[in-house]
Amino acid sequence: MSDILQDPGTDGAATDSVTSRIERICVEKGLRMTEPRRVIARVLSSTDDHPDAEELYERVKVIDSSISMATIYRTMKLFEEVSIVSKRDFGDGRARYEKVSGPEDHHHHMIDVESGEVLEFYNQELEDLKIRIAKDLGFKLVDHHLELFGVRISEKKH
Amino acid sequence: MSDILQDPGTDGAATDSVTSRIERICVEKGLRMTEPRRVIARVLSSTDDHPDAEELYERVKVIDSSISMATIYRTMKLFEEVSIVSKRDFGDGRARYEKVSGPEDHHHHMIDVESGEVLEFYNQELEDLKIRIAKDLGFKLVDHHLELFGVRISEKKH
DNA sequence: TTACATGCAAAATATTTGCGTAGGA
DNA sequence: TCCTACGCAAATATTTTGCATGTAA
Repeated sequence: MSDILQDPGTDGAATDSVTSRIERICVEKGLRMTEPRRVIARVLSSTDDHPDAEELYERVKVIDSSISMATIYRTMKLFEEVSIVSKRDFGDGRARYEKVSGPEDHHHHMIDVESGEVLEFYNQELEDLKIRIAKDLGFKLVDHHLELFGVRISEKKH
Repeated sequence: MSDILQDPGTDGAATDSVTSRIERICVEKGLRMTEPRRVIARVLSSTDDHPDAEELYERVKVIDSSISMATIYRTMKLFEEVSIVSKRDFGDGRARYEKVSGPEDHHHHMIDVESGEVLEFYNQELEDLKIRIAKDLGFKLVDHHLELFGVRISEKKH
């Protein structure tokens, strides 16, 4: 159920002295950099999974226990508006947040219904097809959600 | 925001004397047919949109005002388990329910982000592609959610 | 200085559940 | 009759918000 990855190559949010990538994006976007935002930005920077508000709150509290849940929600809303994160729904009752690295990072999710494990995938054919479908219906696509739910094929069928 | 359609040809849930299609399915599946279930089944039968629990509750209350919200939720859960309805998420905070007519009725949603209007579509290429993607990832597809969010292309661009 | 972000706690929403009763098979 | 579904209200779970205070620019 947990799939945290570190990406020390492009980021480095583990150290306090370094400005995290998302912190830099906040500055670029002209957001006021408060201490809670800085901490949340760092937590997101060093994250490659899909935490819900509660999980983010836990991770953030380790660094600064004075940060409140309300700030998590308010910051996620703000970060979503400026495309720093995107909100996801994996069918359980809560929102998940995922950092957006850029258009090149676009992907979808394959969810293992037995273990809850989430795989990410990208498929160019699918991207093209979605744009085409929307266009045929008379729409310009602004967003889309695609989640596949499946069970692992045990081994090769012999 | 409302897109109720009637299908008197295949159903006929408007009259009290007739058993609705979903009522018949309930019986086939061996469900105990209580009065609330009968009413909810009829409401669903005469519906072709995607009501949330509140909307269903309103429609059901018109027929029998003694039916409670708890029963709406309990019945939706039951109906989902036996594939009479499927639960959908259109990005606002609540679940929507949609009757399932059968595999031949499978479709997805194109949501107009400006008006909230929901169009349904089906695309065979997309179906094939999803199965193929899941297979490539080592999964057998058991379910999937696809929602496209877009804005209407005003007129032809000239 | 001053506008805006924060913490706190209460509110709003959506959904679920315990319990005693009613009703279908 | 007997088991299950029901209504009611209270409980949960998630997210939002009003208000007084704190803080970045």
